[in-house]
Amino acid sequence: MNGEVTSTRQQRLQQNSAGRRAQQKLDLRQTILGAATRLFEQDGFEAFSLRQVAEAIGYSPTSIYLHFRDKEDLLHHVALEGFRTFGQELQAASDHPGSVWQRLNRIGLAYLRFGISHPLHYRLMFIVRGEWLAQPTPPGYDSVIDSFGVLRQAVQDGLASGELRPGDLDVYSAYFWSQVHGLVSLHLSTPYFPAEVLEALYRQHQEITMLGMSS
Amino acid sequence: MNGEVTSTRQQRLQQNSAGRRAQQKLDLRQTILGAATRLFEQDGFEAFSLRQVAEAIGYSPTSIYLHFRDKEDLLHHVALEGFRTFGQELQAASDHPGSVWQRLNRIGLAYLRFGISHPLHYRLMFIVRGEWLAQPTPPGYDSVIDSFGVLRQAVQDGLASGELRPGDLDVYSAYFWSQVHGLVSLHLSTPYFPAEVLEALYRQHQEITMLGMSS
DNA sequence: TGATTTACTTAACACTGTAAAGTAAACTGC
DNA sequence: GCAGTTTACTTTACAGTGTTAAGTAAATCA
Repeated sequence: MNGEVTSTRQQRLQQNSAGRRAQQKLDLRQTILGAATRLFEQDGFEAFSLRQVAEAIGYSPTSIYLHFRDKEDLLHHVALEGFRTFGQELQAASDHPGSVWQRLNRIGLAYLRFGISHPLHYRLMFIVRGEWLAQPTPPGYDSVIDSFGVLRQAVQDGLASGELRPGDLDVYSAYFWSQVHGLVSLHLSTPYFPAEVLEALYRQHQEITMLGMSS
Repeated sequence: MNGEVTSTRQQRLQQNSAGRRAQQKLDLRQTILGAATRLFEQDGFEAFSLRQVAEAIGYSPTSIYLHFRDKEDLLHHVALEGFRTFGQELQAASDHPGSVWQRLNRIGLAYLRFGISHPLHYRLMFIVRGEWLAQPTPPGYDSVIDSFGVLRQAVQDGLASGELRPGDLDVYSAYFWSQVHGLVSLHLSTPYFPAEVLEALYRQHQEITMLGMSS
């Protein structure tokens, strides 16, 4: 065998080996992220600890730092997984056919239900670390749907079709967001908005909104 | 001097002494609460530490436990001071003469401004420890105004006078609360609702509400 | 086969809340 | 005025926490 072929073989081996190692590294990263998500959803933000994550996967605490910058970075990625499903659910709600008001109601309802069924994620994403909303998307999460964009688009369509009284696009969008966020966060933070009444409350709010915002 | 008088004197001395000591104990309690409030307003919830409070007043960390059950209890009392001024400001806003809509707008504006000017207190009171809202009032804080009652009363007046379209008192009250809370908490938690635009946003929301809720 | 890189662990530091034990002064009854 | 008790505090200690620096053993490379 000549040098050329041998070199190619070696290079292939090297590449395979390097690829395998890179894959293993990604695997561990995913293992950490999975365990972190599980523990976070189980114990919540305040009880979340790196040492417990390490314990759960059988690695030393410091090995997490080889895959995530720090605790904050790891939690950020836990939140990003939440944003992915959140964006998908909002998009799905918006994709149904129907009038703009039907779309807006469905989007709001999907928002509400996400908050109710993922309370700890919702708190992390929108309350305790809401500043992440404005942070640039980290690599690997480019596919995450711009949730606010989904709402904004529905509002824009409503303004264009005349179903919504003429007004500022962003003010209207902010209105819808703060309306559902108000309900969800009072539900999550206080004992006065239990899940059972939240959807009924939301429908009443939407009724008032339709009366006040329709043209 | 007979036994009677002597005994009375001793009793007086004892009482004075006991009173002085009780006063000193109260003084230290107030000193702790003051330092805790200062540090909390300076560093926020997550950075708040008992040891720093103790350091600030020149006592050992464990001496705080002679006056408060634990860190949580101390923070609860920090929050209660917030509820006191919050209730007063809401009551003052409600006490102005004018139509029910004027009252409601003023109450909402007072709520908004409290959130903007006391961000850390607001977070503690309504977000990170919203469950305290439903807890029985601790001794010494009976005078704290029932803030939700102020709003509820205004709504009730509006229903009675016919200025508000007939509807459920508690649903309407929840509507107003969640509306302002939505704005304040998105302001406090995300970068998308800066203080400069919050009041303008609030006025737009109130306009829509008036259109949808007036009879 | 020897040198180097990689993926981890161990040890250590500076914090945290809190329980238990110790201490010195103030107060009490004789 | 003096012993005994209570009060108000401190010291010590424990079990956690996030994070940095140094050490190690295996895999890779020339």
